Amino acid sequence: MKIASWNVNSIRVRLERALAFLERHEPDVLCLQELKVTDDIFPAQDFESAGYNVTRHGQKTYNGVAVLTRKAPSEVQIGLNDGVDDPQARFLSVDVEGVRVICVYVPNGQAVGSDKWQYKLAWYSRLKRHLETRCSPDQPLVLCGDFNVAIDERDLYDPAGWEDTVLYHPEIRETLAGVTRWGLKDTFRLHHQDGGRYSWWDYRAGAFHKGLGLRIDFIFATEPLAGRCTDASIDREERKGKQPSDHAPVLATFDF
DNA sequence: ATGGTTGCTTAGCAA
Repeated sequence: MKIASWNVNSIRVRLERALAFLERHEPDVLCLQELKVTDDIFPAQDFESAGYNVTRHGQKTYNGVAVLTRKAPSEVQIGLNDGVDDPQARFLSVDVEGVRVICVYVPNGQAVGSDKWQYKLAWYSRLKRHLETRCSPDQPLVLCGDFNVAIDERDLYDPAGWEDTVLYHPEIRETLAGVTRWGLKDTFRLHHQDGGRYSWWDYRAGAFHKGLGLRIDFIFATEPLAGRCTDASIDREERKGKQPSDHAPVLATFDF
């Protein structure tokens, strides 16, 4: 089973790229983030014609997540449904081919100490609670998406320079570590130990061209799946050419 | 260089 995850930064602008990506990689699952469309505008027909089932959770202008699956999904959960009144579309969970696939677009946080930063911390806390109360580290499960955190110094070009920002502040790194300690492995690190392998580059100042990026998009897997992960990669080719997203897709393959 | 770019929506925000 091949699983991919991609923050497309507007599905309308990236539709042709997304369809070409499906043709090139033929993933069994593709998790998408930052759709920036309501569900009625989401181009479901195009993906269905390409052979995928569409589960989406969108909203106007901001956020939005979707999971495309070759096989029909079950146990669809749209939103965290934890009693918190939250209009932001950032969470989707489906079961497909015996695997629980959770697609997330974690809040960016804007600035350390801001209201959005508090929301980011609280959102991570809600995600952790979801795993603890509704999932098991012993079940086959992947948690994919844009986590808006770099894990360690290998995941960004200037760790000292990023230390006090929302993407690398010690508190948010510990917060993500608290989630993964539940029982999740970073599939990319199972196969690559080197630094300088990034999934996001700022649109500004030619960051991609200069190699100035961060790795903030991950496919985490529970032990039953991590033990069967045969490959993981970042498709940085997708950051090149006309009208790229600022994120590259990440992929993981499992032997079953 | 307190800069720079992109997308949504239409001047300002979010990333």
